Amino acid sequence: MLNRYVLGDSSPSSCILVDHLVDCSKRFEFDSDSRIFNYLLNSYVRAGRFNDSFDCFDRMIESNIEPWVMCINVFLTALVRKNMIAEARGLYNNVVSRGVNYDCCTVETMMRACLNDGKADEAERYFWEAKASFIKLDAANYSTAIQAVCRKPNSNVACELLNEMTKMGWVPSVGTFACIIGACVKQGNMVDALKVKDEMVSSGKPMNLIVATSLMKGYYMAGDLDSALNLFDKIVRDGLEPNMVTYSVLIEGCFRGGKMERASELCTQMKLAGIQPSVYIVNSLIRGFLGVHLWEEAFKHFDEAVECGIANVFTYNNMICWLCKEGKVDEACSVWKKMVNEGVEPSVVSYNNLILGHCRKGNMDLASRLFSEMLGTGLKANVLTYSILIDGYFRKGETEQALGMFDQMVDLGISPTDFTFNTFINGLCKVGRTSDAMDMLNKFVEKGFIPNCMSYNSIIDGFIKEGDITSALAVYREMCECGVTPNVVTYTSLIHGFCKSNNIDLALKMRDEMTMKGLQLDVTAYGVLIDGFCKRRDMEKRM
DNA sequence: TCGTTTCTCG
Repeated sequence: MLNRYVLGDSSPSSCILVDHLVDCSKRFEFDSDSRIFNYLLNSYVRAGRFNDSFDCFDRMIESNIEPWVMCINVFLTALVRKNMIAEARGLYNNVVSRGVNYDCCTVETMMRACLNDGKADEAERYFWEAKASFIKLDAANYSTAIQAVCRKPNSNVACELLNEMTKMGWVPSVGTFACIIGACVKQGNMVDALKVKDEMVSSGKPMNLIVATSLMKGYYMAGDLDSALNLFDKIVRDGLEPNMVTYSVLIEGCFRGGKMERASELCTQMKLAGIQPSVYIVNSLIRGFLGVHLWEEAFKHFDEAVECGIANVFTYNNMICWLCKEGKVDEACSVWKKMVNEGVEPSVVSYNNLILGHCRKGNMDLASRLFSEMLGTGLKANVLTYSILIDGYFRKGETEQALGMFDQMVDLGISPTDFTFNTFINGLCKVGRTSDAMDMLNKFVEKGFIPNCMSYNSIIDGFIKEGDITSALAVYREMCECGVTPNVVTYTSLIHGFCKSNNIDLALKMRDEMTMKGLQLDVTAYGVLIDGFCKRRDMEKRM
């Protein structure tokens, strides 16, 4: 009767109805039965009259009528189903803070809603709060909490929760195991990933494709491509069919490990299995082939990708980047044109790459024109754009332009990175303004910025070029005091400086200091020393 | 279940 009544158009608001019911019970001196109010609440929820449901709930609390756990759960579930997450959160917090009875299902509904809403932190918080309360949690709560912490990802907490589950005799689902293994892999924690996999297998769940794919990724990220490939062979032998993701992971691993033949084989194998390569796979192949100088292969895949229409901005950027680095700026421009023709919009990275290409050719006019064009399209220059231009202007000897670029960048609120800073300091040194560079560095140090060893190296080298070995040494001492660790380049510069000023003994002393710190001489360091001995006609030592 | 690309010092 209540259901029919509530569904009808003419029924009054729940506030009025509940108040009337409460009044009646008082007036006629019978105990109000909580059933009637819970049924009423349930009816409002079923009718989708959520405002009335909330009013009814509030009035019940005010009148000391306890809502049933089941009714609250139905209410909460209905809100979540209607995607009214904010309202669901309101109800839940209300229930918890007013001390209304609820149970593990209430917690579960709320946690799931948060996860679907992308709020893993909140889901996790509800779990810990419930765990610290009187609520008796169940296996589903633990699984959901594990999913939430794996999103962070925090594999340590996930493993702890898994342990608690097993201690209570609960066996997690395959999905939960896979989730934890994925989190371990993301954090580079192969030891735990394998431990959890063993636990899964010993609890009677066979290895599946998702877990295997995650583990393959973990292996190659840990630098163990062979284990990834072995696992691949094993699961194929065991009858699992690799899918697109499996192939993507493995091809990416092969490319990063420099095994391009194997990457090609896998691609062929994949096509034979009826799976078309995705753009990610093609991009991996292109980068891989470019990396090992098989540029014909790279171009073949690039042209194919363009023809199939799967080439995206990453595909084009890979090509443009490589061509610019090789000094083939004209060809890079024609790839650019092709990209625009195909309707793919250049990104900041595309612009940065081509700007770099022009800079390296000393074509600052073209570089700056491209820079303006980029700003004109509404793209925002990033810190690297500025760094590249600063570097370009310095190399060209256009110091004022370089300084202007730096100021412009700071004015726009873009904070320089280590790289920008190094470029800037190096540029100043290159144009013979080493003291200015040193002042600039000190100014930054005062501001709390810690320069890295490259900046110091540039300054040391600058002083040496000016024939001021004393200042160079002072900078070296200063960097050591600041806690910046010198590297091979630092020592090589100093050795070069001493050799230049005909002080081969000090050069050798520097060499000793370097080896004492555990640094190995590289080919350049040897070259500098040999050159020093040559100048002294010390043929014996030179040999 | 994966999710890419750009940069420096001797």
